[in-house]
Amino acid sequence: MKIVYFGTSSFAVPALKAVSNRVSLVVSQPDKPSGRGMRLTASPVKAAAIELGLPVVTPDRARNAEFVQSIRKLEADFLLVAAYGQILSVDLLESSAHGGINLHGSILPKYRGAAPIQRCIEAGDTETGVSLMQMDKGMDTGDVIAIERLTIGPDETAGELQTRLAELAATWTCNWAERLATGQYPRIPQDHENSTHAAKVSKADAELRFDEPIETVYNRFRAFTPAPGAWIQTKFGRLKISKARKGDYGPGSIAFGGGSLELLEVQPEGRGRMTGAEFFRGHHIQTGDQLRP
RNA sequence: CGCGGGGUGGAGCAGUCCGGUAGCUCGUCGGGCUCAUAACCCGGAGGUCGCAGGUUCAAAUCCUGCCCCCGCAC
Repeated sequence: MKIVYFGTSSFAVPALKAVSNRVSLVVSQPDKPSGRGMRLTASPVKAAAIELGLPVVTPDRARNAEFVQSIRKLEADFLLVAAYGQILSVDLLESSAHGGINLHGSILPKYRGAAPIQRCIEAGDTETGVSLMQMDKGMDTGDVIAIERLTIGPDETAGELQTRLAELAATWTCNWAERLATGQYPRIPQDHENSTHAAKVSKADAELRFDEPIETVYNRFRAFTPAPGAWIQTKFGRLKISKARKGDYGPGSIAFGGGSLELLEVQPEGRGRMTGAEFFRGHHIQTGDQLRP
């Protein structure tokens, strides 16, 4: 069996490892400048592929005719796609025997698009899953092959959920691989009427605001932890909140509408991580003090 | 060479611009008070002020180089 694996973010790493012995080529996004100093950094999938000793290519545009031709020549059984980050053209999808099979981190047709895991937590959902889908020209609109469900914990963060979903996707894909290669599998059209879209996450989405209800704040905190990281604008500057829980009003907590968030680990601008208690102590903050600018 | 902040007793911070005996809150140790306490009172220990040079009578503070940490942006 020959698989061409398309993936970029860490969500796609476990599945790649699970089927690596059947992968003949890994396709990922080009290295991009990132981090302090803007150094070129390989994507998690590219890094994993190198570690596994698999060949990797990182085309700027996967729809490029030459690139599509090079994939066609591999005569793969199917393209396995997970969090790749580029739309695959129809030409490209048709370059293998059974087209593109996508692993998507939601129960389709809900949360199509870039950030399904974060958006479902932000919305306060209690259930999510992984969809295995036959790709078509639209964005996550293809026929569904199968869906595996998962319950979201009340205190689970996006990072924790992504890890569980990625592992679920990995073992499950491994089980499906043989069948996918035969082309004999279910194709259930999505209920397009009831689809929703999970927009890309921006830093601004992760800002917690003092006047919002605690439920909203807590969902948002969970949705954007650890990346890009929930934060709140205080009179001491931005305060990144890396660990927190819903708590009573009291020492070490910030009050929101109808409840409060107990700060367990924070990071002020230009400082290292510290406990909420340390932050309060260092700034001589006492119960009842205002943190808003 | 993307922009910027920071490294001061165990923790978090002030002091640095305008050099001159190292300060605050907490913790810790000893003692006191109390039925009792993460309470209160008294007292103590603990710091080569990131590293290396330089300027100076004198450097946490000014100058130069280096190391480490972090925020933004991407």
